Amino acid sequence: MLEKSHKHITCLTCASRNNSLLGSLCTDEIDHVNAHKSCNYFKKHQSLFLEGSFPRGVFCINQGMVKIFQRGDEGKEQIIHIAKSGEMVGFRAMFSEEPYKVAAETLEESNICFIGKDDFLNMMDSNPVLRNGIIKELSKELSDRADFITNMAQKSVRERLAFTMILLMDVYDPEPINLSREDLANFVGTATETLIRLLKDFKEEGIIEVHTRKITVLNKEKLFSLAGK
Amino acid sequence: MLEKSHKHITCLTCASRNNSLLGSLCTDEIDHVNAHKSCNYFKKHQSLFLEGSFPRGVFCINQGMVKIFQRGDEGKEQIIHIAKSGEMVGFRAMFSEEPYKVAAETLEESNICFIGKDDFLNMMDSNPVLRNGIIKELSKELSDRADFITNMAQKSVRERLAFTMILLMDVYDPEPINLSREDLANFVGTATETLIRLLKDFKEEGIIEVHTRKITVLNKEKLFSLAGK
DNA sequence: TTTGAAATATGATGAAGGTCATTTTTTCAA
DNA sequence: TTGAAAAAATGACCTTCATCATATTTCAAA
Repeated sequence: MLEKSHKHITCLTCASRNNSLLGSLCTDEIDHVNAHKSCNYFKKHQSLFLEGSFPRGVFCINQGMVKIFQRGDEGKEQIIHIAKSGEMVGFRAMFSEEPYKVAAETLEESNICFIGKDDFLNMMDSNPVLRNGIIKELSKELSDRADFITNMAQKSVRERLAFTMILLMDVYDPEPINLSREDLANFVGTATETLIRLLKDFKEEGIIEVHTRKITVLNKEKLFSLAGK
Repeated sequence: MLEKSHKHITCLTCASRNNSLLGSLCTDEIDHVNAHKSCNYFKKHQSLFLEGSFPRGVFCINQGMVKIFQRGDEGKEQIIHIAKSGEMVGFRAMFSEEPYKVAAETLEESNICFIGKDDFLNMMDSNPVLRNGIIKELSKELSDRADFITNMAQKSVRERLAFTMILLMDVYDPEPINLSREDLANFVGTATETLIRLLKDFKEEGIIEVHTRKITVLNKEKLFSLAGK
């Protein structure tokens, strides 16, 4: 159980910061962020931002899990990304100066800090390491999304599920994957019923082990060969 | 017919530059680019770079059309983007310092200039307008790709074709769309046969007009309503 | 601990679209 | 201009997966 008060989390000792985009900041800069950011406790299924709203800053996940998704025409969600501790969300649309085309919502209770747009942009102007880190990150994500598109277009649901599970294993490591069947289906891009049937297959084939929601991968090798990578 | 010699194209008078990312450069900077770039004539179906190779700079399309694509497991191409005059290609992987995950190939004969990696990165360091333009561009593309993924996951081939045609109308404007059936299918993410059948339907419904390869949209409204946007 | 609601699971069915085989048309080089 | 190769088109068939209906399990609040 996380601390539910709005206690300030100090960036300087934030365990998630080192492997994050803000890992490059010097002590002065960290102090500045620390003084200007706000910290919030989010319940499970709480929204960080909605499609159509305008970005006012960036969210920095200290502890927790956030899904980034789009709602299609019939309201069905397509999950684009799942962000975990140390990741920053919400800055992409901030740069493009357009309203969000995706929404963000916690998957579990989380501690998430918020850095205002101006503060963040100023930091980027004055800190080339941060700036280049962001550019690199954006580029990497572009290439991940190209893979995502190609998978969607050319692979069967079964193959996509294998691919998605490999991805989720890393996200949840060392814990078992813990997502609702619906979210999982919305990540793979299929109907919930189809996903459930495939999970059953995987279970029967000894690839995974399931305890209610929690999915443990038993045979990573097989998953890789199924995903075709 | 384009000029086939490797004649130097001067950036200063390049008609494609104004609405490109390099539109922000001052005269000095343009002179510098102009002095350090190389210009090349590309035949139809000529490769700019391959999946797996390392980026050595950026390509700037003076005149022509380039497809950006990935090859799936069975060799089937998935087209991710079609770039036209004024666009720059090949810089995404340059920032992420990873090998290309996509390949680029001309769709028609083209004049394309090349700016080396170091020259380009130096310009980015010293020119905030260029830099921000690039960041903005990367962010926009990320959001386009999120749409692309959601479309792939949730829409029928018919709906995706409508969506793709709207996109291609802008790319080819004011000319008719001029892509092989196979490329079109590989953009929509379907089998060539399925695509051909759907084109026939669209033709019969009066949405498009076809002269061999060339497709003219007659009823843009209908396309929009089909695409569900 | 009970109870109702939400999540998960299973079955039956049909449509969308992929694959393979074959024909027709277009393109391009000799 | 013609002939061969590539591209486009059509047909037949069959697999994958979405949808709808319903049953069962899990969870959380009273």
